Amino acid sequence: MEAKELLKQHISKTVRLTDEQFDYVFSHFKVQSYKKGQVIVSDGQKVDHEYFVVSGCLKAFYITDEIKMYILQFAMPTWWTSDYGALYNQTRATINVDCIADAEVLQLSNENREKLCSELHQVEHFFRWRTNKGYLASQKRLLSFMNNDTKARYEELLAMYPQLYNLVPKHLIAAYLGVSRETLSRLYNNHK
Amino acid sequence: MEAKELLKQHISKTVRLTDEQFDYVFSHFKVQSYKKGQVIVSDGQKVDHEYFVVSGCLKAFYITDEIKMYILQFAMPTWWTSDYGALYNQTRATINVDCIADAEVLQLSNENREKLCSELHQVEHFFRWRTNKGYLASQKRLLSFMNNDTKARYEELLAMYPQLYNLVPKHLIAAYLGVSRETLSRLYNNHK
DNA sequence: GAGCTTACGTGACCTACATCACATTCGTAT
DNA sequence: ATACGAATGTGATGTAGGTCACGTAAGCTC
Repeated sequence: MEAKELLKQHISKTVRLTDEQFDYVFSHFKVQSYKKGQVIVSDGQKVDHEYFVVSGCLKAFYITDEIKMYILQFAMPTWWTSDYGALYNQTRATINVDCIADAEVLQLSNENREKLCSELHQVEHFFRWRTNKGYLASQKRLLSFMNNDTKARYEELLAMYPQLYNLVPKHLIAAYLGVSRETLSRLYNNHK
Repeated sequence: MEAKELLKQHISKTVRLTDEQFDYVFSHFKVQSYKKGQVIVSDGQKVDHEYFVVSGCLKAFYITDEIKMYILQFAMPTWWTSDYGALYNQTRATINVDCIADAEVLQLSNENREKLCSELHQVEHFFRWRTNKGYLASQKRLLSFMNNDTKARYEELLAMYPQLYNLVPKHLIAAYLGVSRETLSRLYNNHK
């Protein structure tokens, strides 16, 4: 599906916009393509945009001590991603975003989002709901973290995104689950 | 400080409202008092309100298998709490909220929030930002969970809310950190 | 004040997972 | 096809934290 149409359908699930309104909104986005491995948001840099994924897959992740990586989010089509802390507070990025599989995205600048939100009440409403869904997803993941063991979380993840199994290297799945790649490997090769 | 004044200051940090507008907004809230131990949102019940804490302390928590409890949030003054999943999606509660220390709260119904949001653009803006802050806090906690050991998370929590140390029984702190009360006990009694 | 419940401390033991080390397989560029 | 780096499998070993068990102290309730 075309980028514009995908965004239109996505937004229309939350708010009603006329075609003219949507065209106006869409004019504030910019289509962008990334190759596998390309860096989109980089630790320590300024962050000016958020990204709506049209195709492919991105990851948002945090690096500790230059050594360990924790994945906050695999961004699949119709998901939004960025370093929202840096974006909203106009600080330097602490989160990285890069491209796992060749991707097409729609980028929206912080400035344009706030402009659209103030010009169109429905757009503000849309972003409130989108953020709310993100909040709920994050809360759910936190609970799953406290409550379930690694195996259960692994199965939960694959049940939710079966595509990940083939799309994403296993060590990245481990980094999402918050365990070492060795543990994950033993887990599904079932060495009891 | 009086409830009304506290809410006014809280909102004014994000958006400007005239006195008339604020009075109108405030007229949709209801002052409510709870005693220590009182249940506010209960697993399996309908959820119609969210709560702005004026004084005291609430906790939002999840129960597994009727046995284990995980605390999602200690709600201190100027914090909002509820089962937002159930509230926004109009489903039954899966989260509980109760009162840790005698509390005064302002309750706002889901209906009134949506009404205010659609009537006053600034109110919608306020709630978008509030939710965004919650999202960022949740993401930060998730990272801390993956990254830090129990001791570091314990110290992080107390650094952020020193009041908790005296206000809240230790086993609830443990339930927030996601460890057993025994582990927490050994931790700060420093049995190496 | 007696009795009960809730909070907390601490020892013994067990388990899930981390870490390190090394082998093997896969993917991509030449 | 060859070659090299990245991804993955797997063994050995260490450790944080869970679970169970029991004991003490501190609040409530009658």
